Amino acid sequence: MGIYEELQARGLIAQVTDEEEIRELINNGKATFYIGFDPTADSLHVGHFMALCLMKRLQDAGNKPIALIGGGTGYIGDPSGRTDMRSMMTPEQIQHNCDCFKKQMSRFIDFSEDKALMVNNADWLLDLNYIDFLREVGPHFSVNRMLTAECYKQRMERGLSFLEFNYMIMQSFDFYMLYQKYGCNLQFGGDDQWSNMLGGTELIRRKLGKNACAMTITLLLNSEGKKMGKTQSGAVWLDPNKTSPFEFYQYWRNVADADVLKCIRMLTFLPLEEIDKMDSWEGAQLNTAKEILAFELTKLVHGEEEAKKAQESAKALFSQGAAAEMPTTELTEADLEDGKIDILTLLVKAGLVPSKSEARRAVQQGGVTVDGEKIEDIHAVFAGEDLGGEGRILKKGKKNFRKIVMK
RNA sequence: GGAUGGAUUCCCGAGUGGCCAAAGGGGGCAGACUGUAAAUCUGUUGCAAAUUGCUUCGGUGGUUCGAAUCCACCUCCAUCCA
Repeated sequence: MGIYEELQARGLIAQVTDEEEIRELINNGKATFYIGFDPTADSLHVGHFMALCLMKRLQDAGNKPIALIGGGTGYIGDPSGRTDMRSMMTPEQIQHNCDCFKKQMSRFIDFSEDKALMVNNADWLLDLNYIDFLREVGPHFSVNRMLTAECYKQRMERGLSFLEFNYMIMQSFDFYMLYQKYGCNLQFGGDDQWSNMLGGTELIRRKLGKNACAMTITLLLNSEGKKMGKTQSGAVWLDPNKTSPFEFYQYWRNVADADVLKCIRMLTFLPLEEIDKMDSWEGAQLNTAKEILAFELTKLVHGEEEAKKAQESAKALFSQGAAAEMPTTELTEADLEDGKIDILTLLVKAGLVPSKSEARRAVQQGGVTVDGEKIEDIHAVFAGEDLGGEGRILKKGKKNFRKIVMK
């Protein structure tokens, strides 16, 4: 089975320009492909993770990846799949984000000995001369065609600025440049990138008379059709300082039944035969599948040791209500008043609730326990010395734990 | 540049002088049920020193005993016309 067939079996392939040609390229390690990453935040998230996995899979199959960081396109902002305009980022922000991306990517992709490249499109986009550029690529884009592109449809109703309208042209130009500079003959991207990517293959064909291919990766949607990797408080990040390994593990541990197998197939590196066996699992057995999913992904992103810690903590926490490794809040004398602290303040300090009002509600509704004992009085007070030693387990709801210790 | 319609709490969306911390829905949180799932039911959802006080309806001023609501100016958005 070639890599193309494997990707297909994992459900990763959404759309391709030319199936035969792409199969031929990547199965034989003849592809030099690129995936673009826009530096919209200071950490990669789960969506990027899929792309990184794909790069790794293809690299293992002998193909050469180019990670393109959108230091230049970041100045414009991709309108695809957005209903509103992105806020403009300052050059400093963009640079900072690019640096963070670089660091994280090196963990997944082997950049040694020229096995992979990392380039920044700021290198060629920022110095473009408007008139020259227009004359060079402008004639090859039909506004009529662009307007019918799926990625602009939504925005046609809400309003689309000229700035964002140009994003597609910039991305097409990237592909064109990479083709010339590095012989890049294949572009990958999320399925929402399809029209932008076609712009690139088209430009290469028109300018150079050469054939380049494009392929999109299925977007990871949950059974409700929403993008996965998002929580109410934002994205699930790969940076352990933004999303701790434990939280990361828990995110996957908690996916819906309907989504487990899809996630395992698309995101993990487990052999397909093994995954096929899980296909017949149902009911409570799926819980095991969720554990596997959570463990495998945490291992990929944070390493085996962190994954084990997260798994053990989770198990201990949910069966016994305590664990060695768990999110901990350290209190100092300064957090106490007269050597004591009340339950509402404690909940806020532990970061389990954003305000005292919410802490009050949680207690009144019977959602707060300390060492397994339900707290019913909103005026409950704890003395500093009681919090010493092993610390105490503060719990809000079923899944929010925090260990409280005195420094 | 002109005409018209808009901007309300996390989101959608009611409210057109006091009874408004603001209907309803979505989402979130908590409880029950469960498998750390889904579905369902219940409660809750601005902040705090909490039968009270404070801050909020795009911004700034004004009218009024009292303004999300009326007036003026400004900002932004949409649609049509140039």
